[in-house]
Amino acid sequence: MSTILIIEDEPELVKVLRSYLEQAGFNVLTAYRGDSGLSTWEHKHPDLVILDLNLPGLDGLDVAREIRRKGNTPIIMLTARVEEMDQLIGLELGADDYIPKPFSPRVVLARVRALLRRSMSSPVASQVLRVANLEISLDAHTVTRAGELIDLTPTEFNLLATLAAQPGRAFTRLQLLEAGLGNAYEGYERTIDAHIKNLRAKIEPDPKKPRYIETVFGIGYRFHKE
Amino acid sequence: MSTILIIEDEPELVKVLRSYLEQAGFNVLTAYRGDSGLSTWEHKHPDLVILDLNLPGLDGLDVAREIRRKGNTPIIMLTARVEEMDQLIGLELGADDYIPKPFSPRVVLARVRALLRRSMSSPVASQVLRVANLEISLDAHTVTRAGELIDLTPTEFNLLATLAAQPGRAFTRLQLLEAGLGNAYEGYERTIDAHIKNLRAKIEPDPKKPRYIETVFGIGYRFHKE
DNA sequence: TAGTAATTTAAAAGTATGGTAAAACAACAG
DNA sequence: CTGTTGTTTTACCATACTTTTAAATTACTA
Repeated sequence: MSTILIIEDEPELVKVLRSYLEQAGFNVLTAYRGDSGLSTWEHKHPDLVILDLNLPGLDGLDVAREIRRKGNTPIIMLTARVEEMDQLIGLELGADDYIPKPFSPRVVLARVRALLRRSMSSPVASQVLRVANLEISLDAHTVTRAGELIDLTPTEFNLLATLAAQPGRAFTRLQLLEAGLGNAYEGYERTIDAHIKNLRAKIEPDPKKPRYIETVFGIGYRFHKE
Repeated sequence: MSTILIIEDEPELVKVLRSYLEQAGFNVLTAYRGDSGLSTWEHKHPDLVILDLNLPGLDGLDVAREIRRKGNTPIIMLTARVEEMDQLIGLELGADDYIPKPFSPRVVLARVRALLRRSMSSPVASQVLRVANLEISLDAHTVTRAGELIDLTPTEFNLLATLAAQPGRAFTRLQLLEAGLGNAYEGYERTIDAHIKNLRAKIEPDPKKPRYIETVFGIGYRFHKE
């Protein structure tokens, strides 16, 4: 059962959300301050975070940034008004979804489910990722470049799907181990390097000068954005 | 005559819809819970599903997702209010049409007709699958290649029908066990391999180099697309 | 330039698939 | 009810393919 962390300072709102989510079978954690929320997040590893923008202690933006820096827990951001939401989206701070107040708890529930579905079931819910001139079909488990089918091993496919699902975002080797191989925290981090090399050999026009899969020195790898 | 499955927990609503649809000459099935609705769908193969969002047993969203995962029956989603509908459309969960409550049964009837018209004319909903030079008749339980009748066992037929219904999509062995044999999560996954081998022997021109049923290493099998 | 970090290589270890064949099971006719 | 027939499941092995590892090389950063 999935655990959801609500970071929100209006007790009334928390109460309603908690009730809806628990009724839907979720395990709910709450925090009323940004800093305590962050600390809860670090200790409990929830599957999803519902985060208010305005918070005492530590601003919601900072909380989101921190969570993004240290992990990739899906974040739903609650914002005061629609206009504010538009601004935030422009900031690309990494929340996965935005819901403007006022909202119905059912909408929140629907978004929570959608988001969990996306992040739970392998890389992404969408059927086909189109990045650069690559077409990655998650259903068919195929990758084509300019109509040409590229043959990938399962691990290569998972890695590519993970990276390409969020172009521009840098993944650590540990994250990639977990996403691509399932077995995080065991095994040799440098294994990823070998897979990346093989992947590059297959998808890069010039593997010596990678255009799609970029190296982030000291961190890991990133799929080229745009 | 088309069969329509209504999954809705308000008996009053079901009664009205049923009466309208039957008067219009449709064959109507009903379920009052999400889980039982899904099971009915699996066993009766209706031509269209009218699905309420809020359901006991299994949420409408989950039902829709399951139906989408296993097939492509057209879905009309009933939602509580217009705003909720807008939110749902954003989620791209795969319903084909949305109708906000309250609605008049006549509107529903009109949408049902429109949707059926659309999906009937599309080749997927047809009772006969034509892929490659194979003709798979779901009604007759027969397969012919270039006019030649091919004799398949029930399991082989189910497997082929499942794979061929969605060419290009990769199925795991577990999915095939469930789809083809009905009994998922019990029995030996490699059983599928044996059936696939037998199937290939019957339908492939050169079973050593399968053209129709492709192996997806590490995943399962896929029917060749195009 | 020294010290890390990343890439490459190649070989070893590990897994998945395909084919064969036999056992278990189910349906059916006598 | 029993034997026959055909189907489904399982087991095993050989082969093919994938992943991991370690070591040598190259590249990057301060």
